[in-house]
Amino acid sequence: MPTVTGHPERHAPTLEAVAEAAGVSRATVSRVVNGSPSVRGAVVEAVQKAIADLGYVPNRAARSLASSRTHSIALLVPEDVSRFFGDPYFASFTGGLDRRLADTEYVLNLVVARDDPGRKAVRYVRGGNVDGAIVVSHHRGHDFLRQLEGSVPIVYGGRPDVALSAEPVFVDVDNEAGGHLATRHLIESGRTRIATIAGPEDMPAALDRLAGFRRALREAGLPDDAVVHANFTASGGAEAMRTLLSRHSDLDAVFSASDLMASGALTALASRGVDVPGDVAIVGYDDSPAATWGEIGLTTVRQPSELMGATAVDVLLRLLAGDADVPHENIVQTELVIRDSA
Amino acid sequence: MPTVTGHPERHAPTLEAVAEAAGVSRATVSRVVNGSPSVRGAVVEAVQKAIADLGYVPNRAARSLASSRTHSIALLVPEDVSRFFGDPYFASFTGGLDRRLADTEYVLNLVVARDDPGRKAVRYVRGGNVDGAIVVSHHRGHDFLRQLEGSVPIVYGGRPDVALSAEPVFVDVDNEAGGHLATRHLIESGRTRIATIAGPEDMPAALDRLAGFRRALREAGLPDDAVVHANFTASGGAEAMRTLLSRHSDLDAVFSASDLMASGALTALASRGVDVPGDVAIVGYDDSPAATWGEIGLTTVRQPSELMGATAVDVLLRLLAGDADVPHENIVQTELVIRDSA
DNA sequence: ACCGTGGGAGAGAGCGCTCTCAGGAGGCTC
DNA sequence: GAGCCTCCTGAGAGCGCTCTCTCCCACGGT
Repeated sequence: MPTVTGHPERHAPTLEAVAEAAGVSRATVSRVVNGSPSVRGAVVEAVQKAIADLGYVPNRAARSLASSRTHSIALLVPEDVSRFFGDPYFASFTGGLDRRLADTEYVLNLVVARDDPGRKAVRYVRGGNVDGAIVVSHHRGHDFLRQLEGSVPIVYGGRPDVALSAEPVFVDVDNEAGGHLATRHLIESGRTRIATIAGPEDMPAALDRLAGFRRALREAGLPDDAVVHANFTASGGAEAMRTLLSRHSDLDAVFSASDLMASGALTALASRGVDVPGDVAIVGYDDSPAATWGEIGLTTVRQPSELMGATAVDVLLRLLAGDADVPHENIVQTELVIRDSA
Repeated sequence: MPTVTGHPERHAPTLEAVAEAAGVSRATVSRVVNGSPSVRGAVVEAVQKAIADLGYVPNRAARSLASSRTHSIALLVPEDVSRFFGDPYFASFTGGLDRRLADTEYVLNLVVARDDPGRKAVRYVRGGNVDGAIVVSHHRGHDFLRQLEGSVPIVYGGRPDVALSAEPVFVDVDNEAGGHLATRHLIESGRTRIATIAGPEDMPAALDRLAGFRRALREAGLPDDAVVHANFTASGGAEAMRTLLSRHSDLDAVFSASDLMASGALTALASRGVDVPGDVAIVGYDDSPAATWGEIGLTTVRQPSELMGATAVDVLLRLLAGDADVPHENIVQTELVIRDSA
């Protein structure tokens, strides 16, 4: 069997080499590489030609050692990776994040803080290994996040429900409004006994959607007591649906706080022979791929999750650039996508 | 609004500082940090105490500049991020990968090569920014992967179907055996008109499963012509199922090359009033969460995707350590998980 | 007593870049 | 035409670590 040891680029050209080829000094090449405006056009061209000829690629390590900027940002996931990425919302958030980052020279480091309660991840972030961090899928009680404060700029995906000493910067969707929007739609289509499959009780986003649900019902003078919590999975949604059916035989509509749970609920309803939307109308949340999996298109609240990812990056880049007046709250709005289920 | 500029750790302690505190030289501290055996026990302890007292964390950039090892490895995804992570198989693969990596000092860089045909990603990997790479979700025709050869050690998740000049190292599941296993199960339970919802025609894994399917049918003397390709999504599966139903009214079993597609197929069958497994039996592939979403538990072929991720890391670490006899083919076996659908 | 021998520690030269500072060449002003 | 700017460019000192080379010292053999 042949040996398979790989070797890094042999003798990758350095700044020095480019400088020599272009007949200028190292400093000038550095200026060109970093887009300094104070280099004569002719020189810029000469340097760029040399760079192209030699196939020069800046050495990240050297650069970051000299500048104490790493040009990498952490995607901090305080959760099991497979669960995180298995959620279409986060998958799409990460997609937006990556796409926005692709134009920059920043690189994404996946930092997972699942079983150690943040120690390793915190040390990594605080250890100056990244310029900034985007924290997603944080739950209430993730207090280790406090240890990140004051180290590097941090942007949260979703408002953090952790006692932080400074006002956190976050991007979030207006979950309360989203829950209200969905529920309002059910009310307006004449439903009167409306239940909800809410998300986990330790997640602010879930609670906000629930609050919106309740507000809409209160405003309409309808009862808001049919609530079951589930864990944002399809099987959880199916089970919650069964619970709701057994508890409230009169229910005619359900607002599910995620499409995945709604798809589970649809399955549960189908197997009970309940017609959707005839007997029971259902509105989901996310506009994820799950919304169109079934035969019945799911009416749902679209969260611009990709946009959120991109926004998180934008905000972080502004912080990194030293922009002083970056808004702390970056709220994106939801919209209703009407399909068949309600 | 307060200014939110973050600052990296002020005056993080350096090797120098630790050396001074411990009363030894920089070199000795370096030895201790890197676990060199040639330092006296007493000295090791003194240094470790100093490290703990000062809260010293090695500077990655400096270390990698000096050693030309970056201690980071790339997770190269030549695909849209959201699609990639939306697939439970990959989500779980990444989970295994991360979990295995957590014990090491390596860090994962997410490198996506979606729209640019590999240029930026290739330059990143070749540019000496990572010590090695794990390439996943590659399709046939991703020839830019050839440009990675000879740069750093690479491990593929799934056998690459690209003309490489050297024998690639990969971990893979025995897809042919998996397809055979599933189909065999259907045959043994007395089904005679068995169709398959196959995966994309440009993915080796999908083709191997199809080959296993065909072999099982051939061995049993049954027809193997009921084949529809779909794209590994639930909606694709639903559509494929409808196509199959219209083409082969006599079919009594389906092997779906992924659970996600199978769940779509189940939905399609349910809406047509076809009883599962009474009228049509169905076997999925992956044993992903999707297998237990519905009311009907999906009989499926379990791929140890997490194990595969972990194995990919193991193999890569061995390559990085210069291990000469690393096997090129690392095949893990599938097993049948029997639930309700077949 | 002499010379090896070898383990353990220090010295010091980089790794490839950034960034401050200094200085040269022109172009202005009066 | 002297003096002063302004605009560009070069020189050179690090950034924090690794790693080779050298040195020191204790020990053993003869």
